Amino acid sequence: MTREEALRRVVFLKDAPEAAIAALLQAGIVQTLNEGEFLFLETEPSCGFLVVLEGALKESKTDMRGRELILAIHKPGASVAELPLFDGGNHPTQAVALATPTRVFRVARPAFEAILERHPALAHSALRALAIQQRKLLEMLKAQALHTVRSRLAAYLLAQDTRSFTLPETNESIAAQVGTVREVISRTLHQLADLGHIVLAGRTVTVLDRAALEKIAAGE
Amino acid sequence: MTREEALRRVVFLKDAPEAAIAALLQAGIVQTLNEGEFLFLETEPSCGFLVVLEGALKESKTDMRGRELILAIHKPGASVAELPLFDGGNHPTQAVALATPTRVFRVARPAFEAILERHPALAHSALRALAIQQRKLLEMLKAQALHTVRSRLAAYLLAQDTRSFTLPETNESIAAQVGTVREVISRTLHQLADLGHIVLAGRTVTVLDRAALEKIAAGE
DNA sequence: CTGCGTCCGTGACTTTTGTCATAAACTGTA
DNA sequence: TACAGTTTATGACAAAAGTCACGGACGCAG
Repeated sequence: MTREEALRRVVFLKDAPEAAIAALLQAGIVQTLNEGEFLFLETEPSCGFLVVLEGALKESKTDMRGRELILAIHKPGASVAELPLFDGGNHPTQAVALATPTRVFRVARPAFEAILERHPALAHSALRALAIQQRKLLEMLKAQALHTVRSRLAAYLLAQDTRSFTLPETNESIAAQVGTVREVISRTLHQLADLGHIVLAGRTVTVLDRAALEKIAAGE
Repeated sequence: MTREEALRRVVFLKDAPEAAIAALLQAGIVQTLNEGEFLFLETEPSCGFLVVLEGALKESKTDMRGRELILAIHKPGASVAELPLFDGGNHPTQAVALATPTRVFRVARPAFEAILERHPALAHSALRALAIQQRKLLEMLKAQALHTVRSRLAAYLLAQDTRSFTLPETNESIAAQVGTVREVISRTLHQLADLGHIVLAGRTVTVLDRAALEKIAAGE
């Protein structure tokens, strides 16, 4: 994906003026990471405006005892870590490359601020983008606080929105997104199969009873 | 609290131009609620820019089985429900008055949008405010996913930040903020007392070992 | 003082999650 | 094909959280 294509896909640049996009393209550089390399760590200061061009970035928070909570997996065309960019604070999460190579476009914060200043429309769409992102967080929070693992896993499966698919990640990674541990994912998956809602063939899942899954995902 | 005082306290109006504040004051009305009355419900469309003037508002999400998750309790000077205001979507939460009377200042969304348009600096500080709010959500999410009830309750106690205080809410309400149920709050409170970290005398809590609580709050 | 509604504390369970240990399956590569 | 490294599956537990039921404390209006 070229830098320009990627920028045009970013949510809050959708209806941005040409001049703003051009300015960003001007002001940024491309950085390449290998799988396992960190783009930034928690508590570091903002490393600017970031857009994934190729590969993938895992954004997560880690517990003292080593358990991880994955907040998002960013694919090409996604912008990452807007928070420290906008409020000037430190990174609340860490980000690591999931593929080799992972290429990222970056505009240093001062330069980004200047461009934001010059194009008020940008702030407007950034607001909308942040708000949308915050809705996702609210949903995750509700699910964590009020729903069971089974419910959250059902939601995860539904999010793949094909009737039949191969699990795209390891149980370990699914667990970190759903907020539990490896073993529980394994068991809950088999449990859903026993209930007759899905068929499990190796790593292939076929949804038999979408309605039932939806009911479970909504809180049983 | 007068309307003007309240507006000046709102986070993202801190360094707003006089003209913008004046325009908002012009455009808004005051609404009065009694305890238990809803200001808005989940899935309703935005009811505009809202600032609490007097009393308090509880913002929460509710589960199908009736369990509640309290996201915030807004006191005078707080603005409420910025999300639907900025992205045009529906309310992701519901809000109910906790006191009689609860007075709220409100500017309808179209009028607010127009003012936002005319004062680009507003969008800028709104961005900062949203970002800060999002950090809180991230912390809550991490605590829900990775910490125990004991840990979250410890954090709740520490947030009162006096050594000795009377629990300001019922166990029911604390439970809804911490993400559990009444009984567990009662037990965990007594458990913390048994461990010698706090003293419980009726509804009065005295923190004996702040360091220990902090360790627990950080994830044991 | 009495009665009523709300809240708190607790015992006795049940269910859900998490932990540990071990075995089997799978993958890429020499 | 054989091997090392990952990833799954699962039994056996342990711990954490949630449910139910009931008694009692507290505050307040009559």
